[in-house]
Amino acid sequence: MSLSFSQYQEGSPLPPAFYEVPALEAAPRLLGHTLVRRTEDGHIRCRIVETESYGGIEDKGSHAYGGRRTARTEVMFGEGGAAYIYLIYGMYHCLNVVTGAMNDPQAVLIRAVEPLTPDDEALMRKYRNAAAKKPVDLSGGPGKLCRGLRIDKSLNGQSLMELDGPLWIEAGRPLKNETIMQSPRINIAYAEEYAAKPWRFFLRNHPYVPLLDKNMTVFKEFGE
DNA sequence: CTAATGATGCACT
DNA sequence: GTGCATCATTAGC
Repeated sequence: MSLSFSQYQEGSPLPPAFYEVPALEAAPRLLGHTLVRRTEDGHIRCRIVETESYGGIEDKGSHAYGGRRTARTEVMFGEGGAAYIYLIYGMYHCLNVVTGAMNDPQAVLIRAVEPLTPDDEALMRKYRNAAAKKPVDLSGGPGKLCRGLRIDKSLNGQSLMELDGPLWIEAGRPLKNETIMQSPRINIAYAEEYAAKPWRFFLRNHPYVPLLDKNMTVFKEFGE
């Protein structure tokens, strides 16, 4: 692997080089990094703990399958490092990280995050008008985390590499004594032979990750 | 289990 | 342009 999981200085925005790879490489590497949202009430920082790869025009699970280039999918065809945000089921938003080169539509869906501090959690609870009892109810799910971070389509196309922009990703603490698992992606039965590809990645036994899958396998283990 | 809720993409005129 | 099935989900029975 050309890029290690820990070569970035904690707290600095992930640079363009991080995003210049296929989604399948970026998806597991995003785990442990920090998603930061600037709001009028202050910054919210949270750790990325679950992702899914949607890569290339051959992936039948991807919005860009077959090269579908429309108003919605346009940002997927741009350079890596931007946010691709769309509305799903008429009421929820999903946040994706665009990766890869220009004209190669690759994206990583952010499926679950964990607030870093009680203050971060408090702001997320404020934006979710829902009484989340368990951690997974707060931000374990793509729609939930977007609501908690006040992310909607107005941020579509925004760069994720600008420190103190509305939304960015900075390097987190390197993974230690944790294991990355992989399993098939969620709710893409329509993707035929691509539905079973193990392109979902998440931290093992993490309280903010829902939907354990019996088909999950170990992707990578991190020691001391 | 299923309703909610609206943008999207595609077939067809 | 119009019609309409579909959906990378969630909350509440």
